[in-house]
Amino acid sequence: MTSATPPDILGARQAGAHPGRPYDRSSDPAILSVALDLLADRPYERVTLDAVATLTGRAKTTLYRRWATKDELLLAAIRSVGHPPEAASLPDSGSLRGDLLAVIDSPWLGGAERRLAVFAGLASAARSSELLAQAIRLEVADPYADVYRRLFERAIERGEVPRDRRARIPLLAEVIPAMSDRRMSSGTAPADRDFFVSLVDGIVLPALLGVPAA
Amino acid sequence: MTSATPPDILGARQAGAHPGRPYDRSSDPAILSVALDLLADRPYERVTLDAVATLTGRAKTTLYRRWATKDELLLAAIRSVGHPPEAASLPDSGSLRGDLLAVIDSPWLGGAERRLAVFAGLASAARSSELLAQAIRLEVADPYADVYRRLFERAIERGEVPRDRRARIPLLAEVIPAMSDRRMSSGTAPADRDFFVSLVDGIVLPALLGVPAA
DNA sequence: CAATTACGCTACTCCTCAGTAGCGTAATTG
DNA sequence: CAATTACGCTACTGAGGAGTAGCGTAATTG
Repeated sequence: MTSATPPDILGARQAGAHPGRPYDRSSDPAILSVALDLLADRPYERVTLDAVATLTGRAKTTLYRRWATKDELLLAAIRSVGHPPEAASLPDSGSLRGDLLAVIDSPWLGGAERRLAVFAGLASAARSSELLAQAIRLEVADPYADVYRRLFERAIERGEVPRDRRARIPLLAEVIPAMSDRRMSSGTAPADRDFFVSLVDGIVLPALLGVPAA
Repeated sequence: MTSATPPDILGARQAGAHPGRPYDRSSDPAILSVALDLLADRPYERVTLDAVATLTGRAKTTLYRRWATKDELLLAAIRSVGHPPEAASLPDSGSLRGDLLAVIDSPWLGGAERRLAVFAGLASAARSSELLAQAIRLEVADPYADVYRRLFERAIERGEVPRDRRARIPLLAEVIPAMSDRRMSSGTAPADRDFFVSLVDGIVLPALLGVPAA
């Protein structure tokens, strides 16, 4: 072992009661945030630790003292995303539409613009590494879609949506993320608020309230 | 100029009336097809011309005699996809549902499985090269979504769908491709026929026939 | 204070991959 | 036949990027 501090559960190193200069953990969040920004901006293969080092003002060797490989650092960045605050307490505006827009307008991860870019980048990065793909799915994509799923379920419980639409929910919970990622990646039109409003009013809500399943 | 044969409009070299051994064009389609398979299988950065050469039984130098750069070969591969046969003559099964499923079940590009993999790979590759992104959008993604769009338009013309749903069509035409790409990339569940049937019956048709826009 | 360990820095190794050079051979034209 | 040009092959150059070594310095503990 080169380092005296053992690896951490969270992917970084554990602080211990050692003599000697301690790890400067204060910059870890900034490092992981920059890693996310890079994943949002360019494909996995062109995210370099040199770039992370430069943008954070740390030395590349310092990054490698904290994370053993590029994948471990990116994995930690993915885990740092965490769950959306809406998962802890579902928005409750009084209508399903208002709730959906509350999730869309959430300030989480720096606001809609950055969040959408990060999500699209992660979806693309999932094709480059099976390891990262699992983490992205289990720790980011699935929990996020789950918020939409729970909003739909609750709308049924409240009688806002007929019960026989329940079978549509699993697929419907993916529609907003799927359309958002496509918009972000195709570079044709911006994924702005109007886009999401049209999506909610023109697709999601009609699909829930539309004719019963065949 | 190293080669005596000038570049082609289609991205390869023009056959001319030269003395000497002529280009063997018979393997061009196989080369572009393998390039597409590789783009379907791995990210752009890990598609190597060495792999194309090995898998096609050609020498890498031969590939470079035909296409000047990796991007030109991939561009030619993208252009070789062409338009879906359904764009030339829309399926007409008698119902919108049957028409949508006809597009989904199309044998185009080797059948649904390969076609979906290729589309998902191209969508991801679009993030790696702005040049390729334009070609993918203009020559593959947009024409494909246009088939769905025209089916929806025709269903309105025929009275199968109320006229006031027309505004939903542009977004709705992206739903099937978007959901398909997400399924293929997330690696969670297969994008099999059941998936598309659920998508059509549970999302697309209800979204078209659902309550009028707010 | 001494010992210890992290930091930034420079420089390095190793590997992959785009693209090229040169050669001997195969397939054409005239 | 000679001339020409594509082919496969091997070998190479050059760039980029993961990961490491070693040094001088900074920040801790005791």
